[in-house]
Amino acid sequence: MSERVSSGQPRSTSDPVPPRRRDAAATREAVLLAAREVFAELGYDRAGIRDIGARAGVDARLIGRYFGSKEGLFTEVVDLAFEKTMMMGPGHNHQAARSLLVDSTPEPADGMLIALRSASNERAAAIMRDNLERNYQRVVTDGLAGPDAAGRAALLIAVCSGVQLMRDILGNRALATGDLDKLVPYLEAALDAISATP
Amino acid sequence: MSERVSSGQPRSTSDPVPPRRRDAAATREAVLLAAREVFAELGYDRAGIRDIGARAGVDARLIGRYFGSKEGLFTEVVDLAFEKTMMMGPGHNHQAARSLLVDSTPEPADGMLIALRSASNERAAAIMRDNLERNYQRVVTDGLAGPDAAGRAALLIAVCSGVQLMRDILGNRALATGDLDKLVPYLEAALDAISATP
DNA sequence: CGGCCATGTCCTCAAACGAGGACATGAAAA
DNA sequence: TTTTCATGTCCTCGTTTGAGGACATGGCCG
Repeated sequence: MSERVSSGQPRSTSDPVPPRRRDAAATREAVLLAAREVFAELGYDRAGIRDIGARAGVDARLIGRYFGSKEGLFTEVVDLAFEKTMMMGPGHNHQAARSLLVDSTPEPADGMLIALRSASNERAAAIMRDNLERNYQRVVTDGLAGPDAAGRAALLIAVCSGVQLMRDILGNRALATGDLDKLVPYLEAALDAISATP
Repeated sequence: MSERVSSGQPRSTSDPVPPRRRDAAATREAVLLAAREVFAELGYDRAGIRDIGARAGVDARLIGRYFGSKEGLFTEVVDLAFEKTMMMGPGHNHQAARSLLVDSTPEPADGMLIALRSASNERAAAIMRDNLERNYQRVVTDGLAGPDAAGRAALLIAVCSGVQLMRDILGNRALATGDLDKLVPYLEAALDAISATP
C-alpha cells in the first residue's frame, strides 16, 4: 500500500526546522504546506486530516480549529496552489508545451495536480472551479486577443490539464517514455491554434 | 450460461427494485450496467458496492461472488466502457469537437468520464491506463499517418479528456454556457494540428 | 418426481474517516 | 511576578467502507 507517515517523523519534506513551539502562524503555514503536498499526492477524498497533521508535525485536531473543517483547509490550499501557475497564450506556448512534456517535475503545476486528483468530489470540484475561474483563467483570458477570449482561455487550460492527466496521473506510456521532444511541436501548434488571433 | 432475458427488461437509469428471479447472466449484466453508471457518476473511490448492488436490485454480496472484488468489477466495467468511444484523427475532428462542446449528453464518452472521476485512485488509474492503451489509443493511433503516431494519439486523447474534465467535471462556466459553437473551430484546429501529417 | 448445486440473502468484522469537547501549558500582558 | 487566554494534546463517538462465511431456496437434470 502507499506509505503511511510515521508519527515519529513529523517533519514536512520542505521544513527541516524542528524548534517550533508555540507559534500559530508557523503552525498554520506548516499545515498548509503539508496539506498542499498530501492533496496533490492523494486528492481530496483520499487525503486524511490525520495524514496531513502527521506530516506537518501537528495534532490533527488543530486543523479543525484553524480551518474549520477539511473543506475549509482545502479551500485555502487551492487558493495558494493556483497563485503562480504555468502561463499559456501567445508567446508562452512553446515553454508550456516543453514544461508539460519534457520537464519531469510538475512543481509549478501543483494546483492542476490537486484539481485532477480531487475532481471526483463534487464539493472539491466546485471549490476548484470557482478559484480557477476567478484567478488563473482570468489571467490567461487577459493575455488573449480576439473574440471569445474567455472560452479560448478555458480551452487552453483544458488542453494542458488533459496532457497532465494522461502523463502524470494515468501514466500513459506514450507520454512517459521515448522522444517527448518530438511531441512538443504538435502540442505547441495545438495551443497556438487556440490562442492565435484569427 | 443461458442467453435469455426472461425475468426482466434491460436495466435503465434509476431502476428502483426490479423483480429478480434466478438468472445469473441477467444479474451479471444488471450489475455491470449499474456499476458503469455509478462509476461514471461518482468515480471509483466514492462508488460503493452497496450503491451498485442497490441500483441493480441485487444483494451487494453477490458482487463479491461474481467479480471477486470491487476492483475486479471495475476492470470489467472499464472494458465495456471503452468499447465504443468517440473517434479522433483526420476526418473526425469536427465531429469530435462538436460532440465535446455542444452536445449535452456525454453518453458515448462514458469511459472517459469514469477515467476522469477515478483518476485519484492509483490502482484504478493503472487499470484504465492499460485498457486505454490496449484498446482505444490503439485505434486512434492506427488512424494517424506520419511519425510519432502513438504519442500524437495520446495527445489527441489528452486534449479531449481535458475539455471534458473542464466542462463536465469541473463545470467551468466558459465551457458550459454561451456560444459554444464559436469555440468549435478552435478546438477542431487544435486537434487538426496534432493529427495532420506534417 | 425428487435430489442438488448454483443462485441469492443475511449476518458480522475490522479499519478508517471526520468531527467535537475537556484539559494541560506556555508565552505574552498587566 | 502574577494572571490569563491563546495554543496544543488526547479522548471518544457515530458512520461508512470492503470483504468473508453460513444458510435458505429454486430451477434444471437425472
